[in-house]
Amino acid sequence: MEKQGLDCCDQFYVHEDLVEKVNRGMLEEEELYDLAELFKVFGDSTRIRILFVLFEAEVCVCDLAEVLHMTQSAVSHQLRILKQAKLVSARREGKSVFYSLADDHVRTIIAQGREHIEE
Amino acid sequence: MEKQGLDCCDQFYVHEDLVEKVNRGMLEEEELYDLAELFKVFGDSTRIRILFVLFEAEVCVCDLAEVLHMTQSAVSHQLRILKQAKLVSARREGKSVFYSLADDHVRTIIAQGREHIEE
DNA sequence: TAAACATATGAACGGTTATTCATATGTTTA
DNA sequence: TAAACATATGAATAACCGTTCATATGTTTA
Repeated sequence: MEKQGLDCCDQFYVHEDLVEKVNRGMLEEEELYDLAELFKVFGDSTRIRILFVLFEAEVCVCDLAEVLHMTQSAVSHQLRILKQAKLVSARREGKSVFYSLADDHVRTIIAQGREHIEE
Repeated sequence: MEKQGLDCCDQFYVHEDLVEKVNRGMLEEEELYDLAELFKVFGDSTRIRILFVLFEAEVCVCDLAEVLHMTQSAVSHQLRILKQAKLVSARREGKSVFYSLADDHVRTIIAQGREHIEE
């Protein structure tokens, strides 16, 4: 059997099959990047805590700061990141700005994550 | 109406309700940390690309390196992180080590992420 | 309009992380 | 057993990120 495709580790598998399959299934560079960016947002315990508060209610910034024992500035910076990722949305009411979950993917993704680590 | 609970932004909501709800729903510090750690692993496009290859087949390290145009060392470092997070598992066969997806949470989590960004 | 309040933001600092390079470990084969 | 091959790993470097501090923006009220 002639070795084909990849020039490494003397396997007799037809590597070209793999290359083709991978190229077919692989995301575009941009979507790959966006996907990583999205998960980065979940990759910080402060932001996850914020999301857990928003699981319960629509909450204004200063209440978030109080409940989580964080400074208003730190919360605001993190909310900006969550908002850019479209995980939360904001609504102004007078002086306050109320934040809430943007959609249910947040719940699903976090639920799946919990399932994984609780094995 | 007497203001209760949190001492900020003159809302008349009963903040104690929120505090109680949050404390009830909030994860333990350790689980919160583990969850963030898990998502951090997804938060890198190199690791996502590795996972996408493993969606197609069980693959050895040097083939991963070839397919993804990365050095063997870089791939190996990332595989260690994926393995620590129990997202992939390894099987030695002679000189080669073959990696595969550890379970289906990987697929689900990435699928949910894709759904979110494709809105 | 001025003061007070709630939120947003830019800059800076310290800590984290992905890659590279050199090298070590583990396995097969001559 | 020595050489060749496949993989793993420690150290170093550069880039990135979360918090803090100071301050700006936006809104209400006196």
